[in-house]
Amino acid sequence: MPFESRRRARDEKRDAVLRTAVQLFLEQGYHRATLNEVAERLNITKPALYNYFRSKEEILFECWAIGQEQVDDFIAEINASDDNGLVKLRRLVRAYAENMATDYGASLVRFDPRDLSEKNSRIVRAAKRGIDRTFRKYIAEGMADGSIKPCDPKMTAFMIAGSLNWIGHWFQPGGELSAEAIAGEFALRLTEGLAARPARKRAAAAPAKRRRAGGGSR
Amino acid sequence: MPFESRRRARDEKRDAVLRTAVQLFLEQGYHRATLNEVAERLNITKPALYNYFRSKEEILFECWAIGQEQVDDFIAEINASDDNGLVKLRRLVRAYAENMATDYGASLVRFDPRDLSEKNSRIVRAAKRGIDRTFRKYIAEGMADGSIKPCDPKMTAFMIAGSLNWIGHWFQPGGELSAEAIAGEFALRLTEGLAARPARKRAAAAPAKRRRAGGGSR
Amino acid sequence: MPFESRRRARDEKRDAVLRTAVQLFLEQGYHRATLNEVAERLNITKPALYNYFRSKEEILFECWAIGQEQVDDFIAEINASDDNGLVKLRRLVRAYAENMATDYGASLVRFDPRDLSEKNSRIVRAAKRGIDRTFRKYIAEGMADGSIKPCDPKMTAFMIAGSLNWIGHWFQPGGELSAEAIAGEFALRLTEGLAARPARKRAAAAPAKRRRAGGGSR
Amino acid sequence: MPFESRRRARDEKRDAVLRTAVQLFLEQGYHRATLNEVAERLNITKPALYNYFRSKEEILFECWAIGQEQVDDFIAEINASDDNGLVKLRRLVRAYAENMATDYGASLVRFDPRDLSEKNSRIVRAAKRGIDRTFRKYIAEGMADGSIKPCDPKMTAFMIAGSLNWIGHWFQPGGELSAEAIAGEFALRLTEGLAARPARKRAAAAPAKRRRAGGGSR
DNA sequence: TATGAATGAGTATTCATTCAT
DNA sequence: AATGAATGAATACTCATTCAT
Repeated sequence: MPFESRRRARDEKRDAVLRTAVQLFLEQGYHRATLNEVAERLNITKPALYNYFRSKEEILFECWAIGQEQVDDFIAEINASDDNGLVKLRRLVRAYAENMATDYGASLVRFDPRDLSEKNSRIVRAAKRGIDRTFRKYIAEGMADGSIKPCDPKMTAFMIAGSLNWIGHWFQPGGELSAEAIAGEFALRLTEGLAARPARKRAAAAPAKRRRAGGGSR
Repeated sequence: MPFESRRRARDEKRDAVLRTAVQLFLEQGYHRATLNEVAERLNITKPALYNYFRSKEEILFECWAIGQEQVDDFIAEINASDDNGLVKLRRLVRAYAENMATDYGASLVRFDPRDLSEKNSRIVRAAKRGIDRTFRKYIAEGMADGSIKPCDPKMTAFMIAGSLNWIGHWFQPGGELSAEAIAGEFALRLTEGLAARPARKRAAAAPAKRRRAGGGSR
Repeated sequence: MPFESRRRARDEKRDAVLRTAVQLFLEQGYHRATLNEVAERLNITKPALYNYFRSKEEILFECWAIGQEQVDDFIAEINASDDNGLVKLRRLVRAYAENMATDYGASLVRFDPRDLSEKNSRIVRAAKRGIDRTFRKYIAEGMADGSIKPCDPKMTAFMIAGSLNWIGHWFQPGGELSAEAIAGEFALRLTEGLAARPARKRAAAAPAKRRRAGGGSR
Repeated sequence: MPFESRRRARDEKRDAVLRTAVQLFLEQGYHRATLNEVAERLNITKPALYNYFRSKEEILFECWAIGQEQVDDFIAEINASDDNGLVKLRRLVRAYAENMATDYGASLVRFDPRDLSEKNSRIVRAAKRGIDRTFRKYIAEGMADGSIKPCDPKMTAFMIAGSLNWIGHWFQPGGELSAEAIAGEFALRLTEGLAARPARKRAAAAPAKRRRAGGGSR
């Protein structure tokens, strides 16, 4: 019992350190942010941080890892569905956009992998490639299943990812645009140009509805 | 004459410093890059750099300024034209994309304004807002002149700018995609969804509109 | 009874700490060795060490003290005998050599008194002087009782002590030379040059003396 | 010209740093000595030291290297001679003893190789083995050429080296014993017990003299 | 008695910047 | 215009020690 609660307390403090650190790193940039200030904001001393992390770099990496885990989660969920390529892409865009509006999500694009150790840097770069591949895969799937019209998957993925990543730079929590609104709008607009034209003159209702679901934004 | 040539030689050296610096800053990041290494690559000594610049920060700012000047130039040129909003936007996208594929262009989005002095930081942020306004202005103009269909200028500008800025992160000079090809493709794809249906044969309203909205721009 | 057993258990643990510490200090050097590692090797935690010792320095001092006690013991024993100076010296060399082959013995010469508090440092230095005095005393006694031939006690003591102390640096428990063998050999060789010519056949004075001085001791 | 003098000034300052450092390291021990104090004694600032050395460890290594170089030098000189084993050994003892009375010489035995980087530590350990081998070699040579009577070269070398190394711990420059006196006495005493007994009853003068030169200490 | 957590003091190192030459 | 040398400010990290539980 004391062990479990100890452990929980410890994990909570660790999380608190990460939350504080990610905010500070985003605010001031990794290099300008000092562990002293992280500690000050937590009302502890600098060496206390070393109870939870081995180095500043490890903190940076953990921040990134949390954001990446969230991405991995929703990608796994989307992969598990049997939606067509266009729908998968749309779901990815929405989820990614929402993630970009969080601290940990933004850290995915605003932290510099070169600040990490070689080992961790490799992990990060591999994960980034993985995300890129997912975008391209959904686009390719969509072209294969007819939900997306022919295009260059690589460059299209870059365009979409660029728009999304940019959110991590301009989004402000208290601003006039909510994360959900942005995510919805991005999901709609970034994919509307890709939707294959519905087969003309389809009288039936249900299929039409489906079309709307798939290409409804136009 | 000797004065002029002196001055020219000086300017050339200054430019050489900037070219070396911008490359190094992009390669390693501003904080990891040392003036020592800049000097080494130029086969001069570190204090020699101070003949041309007052500080490391000034070098950073000058790199940014060169990229910004290029942007200002082509924006001025586009502004001076009497193209409609859509065409202006397309021209902006193309020019901006090409610029992103250069070192100085990439520095616009890969350098962190917080590394600058307060004064210079303000200049940079103002310029960034100016670019954003330009995107929105062209979109608004397009909506006004009928070349662009109704949309939210702010978010649309963010999407386009994000795609473009991202180029500065992934473009590699020797890669399979040339800057021109990328610029062409981006100018096409990033605006096709925005183009208002051409004025011809306006009779068939509703159905046509539907179709066009989906794939009409291409 | 429970009090006594408590106390005994405590002392045993204290000893275990010292045994572990002296090994680690010898292995890695006092400064590189951390109390954390001492604790780890004992499967306890660092603060637990403070139940037995007030500081790292006290541990160091206690290690030294154990080694010194052993030296004091055999010196007392030799002092109590009525051997002549040469024999006393030989016994001292043997005992000292054997002691040098133990962890606590080696700590006498491999630990740096300057790592101790001023108070303890003085104790250590006094003890070292005491050992030195003992060597000189035996030599002087030997010269007085005719068992040792004339020499400079001070420098002779330094030579012998140096050879002996060096054992603490090169001796390895599992090596080809056993502590006993080393001690025996050292006791023999380090004193053979000092032995006065045996009293027999004193007739042939000059030439004999000459010869003996050279190789006479063996 | 300015280049040469610059270089010389630089080397002199480097040497001054080493002289100050070796003294301080000997006085206080490597770990207790701070670069700050080294700098203070030189009336410069700590970072200025980094103009001459890359790290504290490098300073330590350089101190050792100077002492080692002196040893290498006189070993090379002795090796080059055609003296018999006993004479070589005696010359080695004398030179080594004198070296031990210098700061750099003492640093050979009072600095801990474990404070060095793995690379430098290996160099040091190799050099130490080399010295040991030299002692044993001279002893073996002496036994082969008849100047040294049979003994165990390994243990004999340890005894002699121990006496010599100990000088580095107790010698004090201003003390009553001069380095030369010590070296002379050590050369005599540490080898007298090893000299092979001259062939008995040698009438002839010259050979006898020779004997004296070789084994004269007995 | 033992522990997890926290602390404070201390140190090597880096690097932009300046200065005398 | 250029350089070698020097500086000062700043920061991550270590570890013995303490304290509340």
